[in-house]
Amino acid sequence: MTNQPAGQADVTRRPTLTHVAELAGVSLKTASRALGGEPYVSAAKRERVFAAAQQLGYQRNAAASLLARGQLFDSVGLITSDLANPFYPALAKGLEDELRTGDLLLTVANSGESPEIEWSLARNLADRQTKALIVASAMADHTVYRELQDRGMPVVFVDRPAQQLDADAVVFDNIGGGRAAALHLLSAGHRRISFIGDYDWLPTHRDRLAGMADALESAGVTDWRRWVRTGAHDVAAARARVAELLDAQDAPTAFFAGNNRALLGVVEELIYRAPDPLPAVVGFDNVEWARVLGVTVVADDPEEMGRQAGRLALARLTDRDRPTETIVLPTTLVSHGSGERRAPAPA
Amino acid sequence: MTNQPAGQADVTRRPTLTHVAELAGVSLKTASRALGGEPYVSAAKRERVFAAAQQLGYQRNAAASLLARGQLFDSVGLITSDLANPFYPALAKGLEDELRTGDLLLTVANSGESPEIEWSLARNLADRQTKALIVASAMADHTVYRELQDRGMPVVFVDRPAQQLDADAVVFDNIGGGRAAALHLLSAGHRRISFIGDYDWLPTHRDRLAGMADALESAGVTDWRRWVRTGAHDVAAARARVAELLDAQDAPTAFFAGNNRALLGVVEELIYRAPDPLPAVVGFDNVEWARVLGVTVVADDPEEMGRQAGRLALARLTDRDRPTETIVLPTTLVSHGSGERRAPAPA
DNA sequence: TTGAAAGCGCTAACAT
DNA sequence: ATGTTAGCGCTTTCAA
Repeated sequence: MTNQPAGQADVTRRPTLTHVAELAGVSLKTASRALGGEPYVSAAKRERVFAAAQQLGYQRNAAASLLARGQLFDSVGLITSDLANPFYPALAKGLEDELRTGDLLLTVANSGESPEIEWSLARNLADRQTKALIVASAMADHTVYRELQDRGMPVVFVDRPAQQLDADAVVFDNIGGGRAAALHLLSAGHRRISFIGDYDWLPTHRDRLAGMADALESAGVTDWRRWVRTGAHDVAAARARVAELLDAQDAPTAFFAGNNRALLGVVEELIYRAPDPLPAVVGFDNVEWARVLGVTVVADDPEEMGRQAGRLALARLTDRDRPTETIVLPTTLVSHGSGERRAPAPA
Repeated sequence: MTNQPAGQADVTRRPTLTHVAELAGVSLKTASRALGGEPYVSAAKRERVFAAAQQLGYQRNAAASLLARGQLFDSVGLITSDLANPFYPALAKGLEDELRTGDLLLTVANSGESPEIEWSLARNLADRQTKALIVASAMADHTVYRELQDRGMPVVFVDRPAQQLDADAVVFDNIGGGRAAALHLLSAGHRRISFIGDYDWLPTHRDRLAGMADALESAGVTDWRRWVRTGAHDVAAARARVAELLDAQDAPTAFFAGNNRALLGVVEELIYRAPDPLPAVVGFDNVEWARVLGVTVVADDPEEMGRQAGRLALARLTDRDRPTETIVLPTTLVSHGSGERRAPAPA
């Protein structure tokens, strides 16, 4: 037949509604009515139209349909740093559940924590007329998103709130979570408590650390900075930091891991080196293996975060002028053993 | 301003290219060229166009653009049973990586293991002219998918091959994996080996069981059926089955968990009941906590599965008539301790 | 119940 | 370098 350029679907030669109508011996509009499930088509003609469509392998051109109706695409975009981190699929699931009620689909994309990739994905999604954007952003300044908002695109920030921009957001009570973790460890007698945290610039990281610092200072522990380590965004980085701390003279007696990757790293290194006595451990994020491993965590609920984000996006789709809203979800300390290990008696 | 029906974006009143062109004092086509990044536009006019677009908050109508160019949407659909199962995000990530090379986005949807939901999602995605479909199917008969193939939609089945349909697929060597697990346990002296498997109708389940059965029979173990339990699609179901087996007279000395949920259930129940001696455990799927928990697994590579699926989809997009291809990915047994526990000496 | 005609907003082809 | 014209395939008037 015709020679198409490689990589391009043979779009132009697809059967159109006109072909279907011709084959069925009806007018264009009648075919449209039948296929669109509209009333006022005689049963006989409807059947002929369906048969013709079937025979031709007809598929409605969605672009033409949307254009004619003046509608946008029924899909919402989600940009995360890494879909392989179990936190995000849980969020995506909650979001998808919520979107289903509005008959919307979810398009996902990974930024790999790169602000440039994130922004190019955001523009890309906006250009396709995605109905709304949900972003777990890797950017430190979100003023650029203003452009998308101005074009009528609802943007909801999840996990990490927008900086220098007025926007909807859903976040966890990170300060409260950090404080709860520290109080828990303090009550088990610990004073040398290490924080193995994520990238410095992450607001989640900062808040968790701030919450912990506040609790420690209030308890009279003022030298906590000595055991703070950051940049533990993956398991290997976390392990390295734990190893370094354990090798030091005044090794911490307890670890607070600031995210699920850091927690895995802390636990792996502790199991690998098996120091005696074993330091206490509290993690952030509700990992599925917390119970089997007996790891105490400050549990959050990413699925709920996804649902709330979906709710906010849908709400703004209905009413563009509503005031922006920031939802703060609570965290809960769940004891599984590792966080209750007592500090060794002072020498 | 105008009253729009609730829930509908104000699409009709959005500025169009015509408005931008008018404001910039250029022709429609020049505005189109400038915004489309085409050459042959003077710097001065280009600037005026951009300024006008900015001022109006103009956003190109993707539907109109696609229609005019005779193109389809640049996105691929992925249907899985449950995005919260860590297996699927890993697959989605590999797939997204591969699609990025073709500048395609990924739209995800969950079927919740329901054939009806799966099919309605498949149709929905097809109606939107998604470029291709990747499906981890919950259906037992895939002849309906023929309809989508006939309409030129590439469909790639992942993890679970198509039944009664000729289609591209990427699967694991489940038989080999099942055999490897059984051989490993046999070599540690076990004869009473339990299989905690997924739903009966799942081809993955069947193959893993078949591989195990083959190895056991070859080793002269013929009563393996007594310890086979199925339906362990979630953690709770797996735990219940393990509990029942442990309570019986001739409790198994080893467990082979047929999927990552079953594995978590087996491990949770064993830790909870702490039988002595502790049965050996081998799991299927490469869970992130295998190493810390010391759990021996038959590791698969869902990311690679995603990449290969993307490759197949892109290949069929380029050449609709290529013969269908089924890629079988290998599995590897990775020892972490739990699978090497010896069977107790016979009484 | 059916159909003809007019456009949705954009881009491609062809001028100029 | 710029503009004019004619559609893309569908849905929406409106008339029959």
